[in-house]
Amino acid sequence: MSHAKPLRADARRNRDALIAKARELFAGGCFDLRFDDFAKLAGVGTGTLYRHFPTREALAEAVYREELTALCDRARELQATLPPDEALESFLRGLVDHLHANEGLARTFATLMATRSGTLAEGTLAEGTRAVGQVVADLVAAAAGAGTIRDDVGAGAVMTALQGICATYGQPSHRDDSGDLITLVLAGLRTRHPQ
Amino acid sequence: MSHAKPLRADARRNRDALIAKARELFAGGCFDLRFDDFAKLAGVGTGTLYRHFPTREALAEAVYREELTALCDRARELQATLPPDEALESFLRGLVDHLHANEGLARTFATLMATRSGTLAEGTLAEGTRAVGQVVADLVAAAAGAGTIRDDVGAGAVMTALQGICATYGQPSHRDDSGDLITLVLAGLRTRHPQ
DNA sequence: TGACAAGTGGAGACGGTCTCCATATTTTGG
DNA sequence: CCAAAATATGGAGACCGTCTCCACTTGTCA
Repeated sequence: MSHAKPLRADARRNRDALIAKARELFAGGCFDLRFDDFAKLAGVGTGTLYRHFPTREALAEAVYREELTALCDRARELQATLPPDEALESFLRGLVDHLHANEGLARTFATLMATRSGTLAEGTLAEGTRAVGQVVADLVAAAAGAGTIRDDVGAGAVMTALQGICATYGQPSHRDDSGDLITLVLAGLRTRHPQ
Repeated sequence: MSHAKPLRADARRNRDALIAKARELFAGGCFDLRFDDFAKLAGVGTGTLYRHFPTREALAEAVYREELTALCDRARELQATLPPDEALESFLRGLVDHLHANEGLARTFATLMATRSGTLAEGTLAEGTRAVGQVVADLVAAAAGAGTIRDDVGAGAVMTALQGICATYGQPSHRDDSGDLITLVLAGLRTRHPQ
C-alpha cells in the first residue's frame, strides 16, 4: 500500500519543496495561482512539478493529506472515549469549525469529493477524502448499532451535507449555515423512523 | 426589473437559437463543450455568443431560468394548498427528484450557488438560484411561524444541503444519499430545540 | 429611402496547461 | 573510487480554450 518506489534523494527534496511552498501559498489565500508558478516559486522546473503532481488537485491533496489524517485520528480517539452519537456530533462540529477556519482545506475537500464521483479510476488521489468518509461511516455505524441514531439512512447523507458545507465556503452566512445544517442532520439522526 | 432594451429582431433570433441549441446539448450531456462551439453549432459567430452570454454560466442560467421559475411556481401552489411543513417537504422532495433526473440543472444550480458567494456584484446571473432560495426561505418561515418546525435554524442550512446534493451529482449512491439527507433535514426541522 | 443605430462574425491576441528531451544528478555494482 | 545505468531535471515551446476587436451587415425609424 505504501510508495512502491524509494524516490531519489533530489527528487524527494524537490517534492518536499513543492509541498512546503504550496502549503504556504494556500495558507496565504493564493488558490488561483497559475499552476506553473508553484514550480517557479518553489525553485524547480515545470517538468518537475508535473512529474510529481500531475494536476492541481494532486498537489492540494498532498498538502492536506496529513491534516486530514490527523482529523481522522482525532475521530478514532473520540470514538474510543465517548458514546457513539456524541463522538459523531463532536467530530462533525470539530470538522466544520476546522473547515471554516481553513479555506484551502474546504476547497480541496469539495474538489476531491466532487472529483471522486466520476468514472475516473482515481488512484490515491482522493485518499484523504476517502479516509474521512470511512471515519464518518464508522461513527454512524457505531451509533446506529448502539441504537442512539436511526439506522435507515446511510453515512453518504452526512458526506453530502459536508460537501454542501465545503462548496458554499464563500457565503457571508457560511458559519451559521454550516452549524445549522449539522444541527439539523444530527437532530434528524437522533429521530426514530416515522410511522 | 425587466429588460431595459427591446433588443433588435435578429438579435433576439440569435439569442434564442443559442439558448435552444445549448438546451439540446445540455440535455444530451454535452457540458464540457468548448464554449465557442456553442456558437458554431447554433450557427452564429463567437462574438455574438459572447455579447449575449459573457460566460458559460450566463448561458446555462438562461437555459434553466424557465425551469427554475416553474419549480418556484409549483412551490407557491403547494404553499397555498398544504400545511407549511408538508409544503416544504413536498417541494424539497420534488426538487431533489427533478435535480436527480437532470444533470444539467444540478450542475448549473451548484455552479451558480457557488459563484453567488464571492464578492462579485452578480447582476442577474444567479437570478434563478436566488428565486429558489427565496422560495425555500418563505416555506421555512411559514412552517416556523406555524410552529410545525423549529425556528432556531435559518433557511440557509437547507440551501447548503441542496448545494451538497447538486455537487455530488456523479456519485453512484447519489439518489439514496440525496433522499436520505432531505429526510434528515426535515426530521431535524420537526424537532424542538434541545435543552 | 437614407442615415443612424444596433448587431454580427471570425481572425487572431492572450494566457494557462502540459509535453518533450537534451542535460544533469544519483545510485549501483564492479 | 569509478564507470555505466538509472533516475530526475528544467524550461522552451506546442497546444488549446477564452475572449476581444472592429470592418462590415442588418434592422429601424422618420
